[in-house]
Amino acid sequence: MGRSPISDDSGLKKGPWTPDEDEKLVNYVQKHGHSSWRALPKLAGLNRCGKSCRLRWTNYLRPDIKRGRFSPDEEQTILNLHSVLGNKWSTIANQLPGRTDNEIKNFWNTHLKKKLIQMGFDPMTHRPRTDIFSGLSQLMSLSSNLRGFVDLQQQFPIDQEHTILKLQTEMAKLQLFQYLLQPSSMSNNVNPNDFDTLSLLNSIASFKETSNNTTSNNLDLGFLGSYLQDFHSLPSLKTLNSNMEPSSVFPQNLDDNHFKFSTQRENLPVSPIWLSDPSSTTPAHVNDDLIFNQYGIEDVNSNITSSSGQESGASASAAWPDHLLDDSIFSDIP
DNA sequence: AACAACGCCAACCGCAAAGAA
DNA sequence: ATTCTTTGCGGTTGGCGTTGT
Repeated sequence: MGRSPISDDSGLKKGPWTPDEDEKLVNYVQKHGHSSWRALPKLAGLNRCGKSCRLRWTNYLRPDIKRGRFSPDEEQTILNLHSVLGNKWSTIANQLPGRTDNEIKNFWNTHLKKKLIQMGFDPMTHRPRTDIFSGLSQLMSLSSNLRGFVDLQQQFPIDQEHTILKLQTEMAKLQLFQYLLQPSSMSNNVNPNDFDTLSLLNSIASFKETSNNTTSNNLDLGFLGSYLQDFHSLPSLKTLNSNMEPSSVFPQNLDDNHFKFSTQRENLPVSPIWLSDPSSTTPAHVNDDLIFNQYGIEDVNSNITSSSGQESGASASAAWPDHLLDDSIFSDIP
């Protein structure tokens, strides 16, 4: 690991440190301290520049360095601080005793950053990535256009309809997931994007109600599974969403293969969103406890019969029109 | 078994800030 | 006030180890 042992123009050694060099440096610093890094190498008998000695000491040889894997708590602290401070590694390191800025920086670049990206978050802003979800208004417009197109095609049904429904469904899935993850969605301030998302979902839900076509546009929940697996390994994300209002999401189990949840913010009622996973080998709702626990809304979850398949959750069921509970809507898109 | 691709992380580089002369 | 030196910081590199083909 590290660099090959080379020397610079001044003849000073560069690259990986040998155990012998480490010993010399440690012995010297323990006896004399490091008042002058520039003078230290010569005094310690090292053919290194002062900067190299300082780096080796602060990042590796210091006795208070904690080595090994980052704990979940440390990971969470890094995420929290990074969301506020950005790449201020030294400041972040000050809050993690025994960890160096270099170590935290490496951990961020090799693990946390990738995880956030994988989750659809911008690693710099800790917000859902705008490159993926940008132009939601345009998507809405597109959706509306597609909807109009579908309405038109209903009179003259063609195969394209399913394609369009699929497209709408995929869009809704992404946006719904974004909505659930979005920290701002847990505050009282309504983010314009929320309206967009909810409107789109409403659009789909109302389409279900008005459409004479028996084809369902249920949302395949299988996609959540992979995200959830990531959540398990990234418990720190809990804090990103810990402010979610318990009343924001109303989940409701229907049977072993389906569950649904609706959303409501203040006085803004939202049509139910249907979620099903009839094709997945793993019933999507198996993880519903985890889903909602991850978002810190255990209060809501406690109202749910998580695996019995029975309906539960009084606050949720009250919002559901009876005609939408018809099992026929759970047929999947061909 | 051999090779390629990828992940990891120690160490380097260059710039900026702080301190000393 | 200016210049020089030292230290701190964040970005990047490159080589080893691991995993995949």
